Amino acid sequence: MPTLSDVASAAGVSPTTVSRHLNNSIVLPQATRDRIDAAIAHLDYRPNLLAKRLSTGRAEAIGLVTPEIDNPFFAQLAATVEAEAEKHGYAVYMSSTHGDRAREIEAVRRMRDRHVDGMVLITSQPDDGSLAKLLGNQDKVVLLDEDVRGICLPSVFVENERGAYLATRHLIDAGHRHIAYIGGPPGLMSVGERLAGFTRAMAQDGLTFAASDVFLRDYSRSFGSEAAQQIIARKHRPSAIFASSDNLAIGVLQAFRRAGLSVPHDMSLVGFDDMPFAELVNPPLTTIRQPVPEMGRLAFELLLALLNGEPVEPVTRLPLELIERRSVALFTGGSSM
Amino acid sequence: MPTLSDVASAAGVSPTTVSRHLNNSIVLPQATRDRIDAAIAHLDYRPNLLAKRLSTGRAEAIGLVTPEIDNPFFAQLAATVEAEAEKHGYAVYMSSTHGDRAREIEAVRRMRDRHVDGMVLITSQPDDGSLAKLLGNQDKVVLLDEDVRGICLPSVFVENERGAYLATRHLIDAGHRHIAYIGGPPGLMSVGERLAGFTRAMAQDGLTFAASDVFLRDYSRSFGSEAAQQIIARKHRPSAIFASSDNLAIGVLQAFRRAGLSVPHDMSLVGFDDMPFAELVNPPLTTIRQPVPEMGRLAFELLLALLNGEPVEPVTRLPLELIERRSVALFTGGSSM
DNA sequence: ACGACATTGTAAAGCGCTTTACGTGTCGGT
DNA sequence: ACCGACACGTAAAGCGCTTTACAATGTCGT
Repeated sequence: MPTLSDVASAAGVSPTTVSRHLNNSIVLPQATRDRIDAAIAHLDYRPNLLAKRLSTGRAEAIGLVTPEIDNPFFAQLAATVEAEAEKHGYAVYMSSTHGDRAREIEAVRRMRDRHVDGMVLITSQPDDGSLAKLLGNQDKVVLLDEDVRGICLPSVFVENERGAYLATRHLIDAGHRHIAYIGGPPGLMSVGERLAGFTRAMAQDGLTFAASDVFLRDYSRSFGSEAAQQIIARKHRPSAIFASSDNLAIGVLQAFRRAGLSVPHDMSLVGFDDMPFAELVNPPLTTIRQPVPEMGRLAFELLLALLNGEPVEPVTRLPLELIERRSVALFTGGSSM
Repeated sequence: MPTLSDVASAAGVSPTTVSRHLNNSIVLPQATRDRIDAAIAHLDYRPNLLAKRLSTGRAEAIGLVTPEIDNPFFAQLAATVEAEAEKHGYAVYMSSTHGDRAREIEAVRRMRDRHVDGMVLITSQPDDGSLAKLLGNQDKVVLLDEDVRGICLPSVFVENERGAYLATRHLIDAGHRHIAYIGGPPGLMSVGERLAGFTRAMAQDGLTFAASDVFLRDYSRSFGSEAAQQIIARKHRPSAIFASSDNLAIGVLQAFRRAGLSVPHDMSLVGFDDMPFAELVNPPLTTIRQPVPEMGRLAFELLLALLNGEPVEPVTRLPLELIERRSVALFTGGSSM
């Protein structure tokens, strides 16, 4: 492998000159420039990134920490972050945590190890303080989608409260008065906010709900099914469910199908996320759309600003939108069934 | 940031000693070891990976090149590769090419730049020779899912021919005699092999198909829809379609739904891949399951062997399996409609 | 008690690049 | 003719680690 020095001697100049020419930090007379370029081409020289990085102290890479990359929502986010990063010459180092705190911590550590220059972090569970502590000293991190309590980092979130309000409002407007809520792990920002939006919409119409009508554990499909089964088993069922993730909603759908019940005939349902499969299921799912590409793009943009030492908006909230499909029916019954 | 030397002087030994201790390349008396460990803990020392890499010449990272990470099939593959890599201390750099040859090439280049020690490559289009040329000198690459013609690299493929045979056989066994085939870009290994399996199954029963019954362009949802529309427009329709990717199949499904036609009543359909949404759509899709976790795991395993200079199986073919769901109906009509 | 041999440690030379601190040489102005 | 400025270029000191070559110390057999 040819080195910078090889190029330099082939071109009859010093290594410094070649380096500066390569980094555009000097203007050389045409003749010199040509000689260097010819030498580079002739030797098929490629700079050793490892050396460059040690020298500059920059990895020219960012970390992307996601709960799980095989979840379409995160995969889409990852795709846009990666596309943006590539555009700006940054490599992206991926890490799926699978909801494992230790892996989140490990990923942050890697940043300290100079593995990456900065990172965008999507956490997936309430922090017990250890993440916050670790992140406290970091300034090259942007939070995406979920917050880490107790620290203040540039963040890109969505208007969870308003999204949930919209979803609930939609159900109420369709005549539903007894509505169940299924959500993620208590303690997570989005969970609290979405529940707040649900509550506000209900309260606005003077509607109430029992503690037994809200199911909180995680955003998974399987929990959606479990909650739905409990609902199905009741004599006095709500007429609608707001599942605050599409995965949850899919789980609900499956449970109802297995029980021989129909959505939206026997139960109206709205989801949250608008994952790619939301329009594919049966019935197509009415849901709240998250502006995924925008979220990813913005997150990287913020990180880039951070890396360049530019000032950065502390937290930005992206708007949400209701996508009406076919999982909600008008409720005409006098009371819940 | 404390350096190795800082630790060394804090512990009263030389940097070499610390380095060797850290790399387990020396056995130290307990007392020395304790002093060093204490110094490390006290200074909160973390080795600078950039320096380590330059010194050892190894990046301790692998590249993962996929067509697009937001496709669930590749996302799942990526997830398993990443999980394996992490287990063995390798970081993974992601690169989505979006079917862009230039990006594939760029990714391979990065490897030469010592960005990564090796890579697993999933190509997505027939090579014009440029990729093969670049890859010719590389020996730390394993091919996954798709082949690059003209070079010989360790590879993990599936039994495409047999999978397609199984799918077609299933349709024939259900009584279908006029079957259309939709596939990816001509020239891609999987496309040729799957078409061969289709042809073999048809031939075995003395069935024939017209050139107008095979649609080849790409594996996308939109092409599935387009092909389906053409089929729908015909007076003389086949009674079944074998769509050689689930995306294609979904596209077909959507086109039929839009046309007010029903699968499987008006048209039987089998897909290929068994993506996560295959069982979610309406009707649940009968399809050929690819052993995704196994593919990813094996690909990384091969790469690891390569990196360790161990001998490696040239190409391994993983078996496929038919997953029966509800998109295929018995054909009872005397002839195609 | 003496050399041989582990054992425990050190000094110093890279890895390939960037970058700071300096030469040269050429030119214009006085 | 001399000074300073500018254009072009170089030497050399790192970046923080690994690793090779050696040195000091103690242990053992004889």
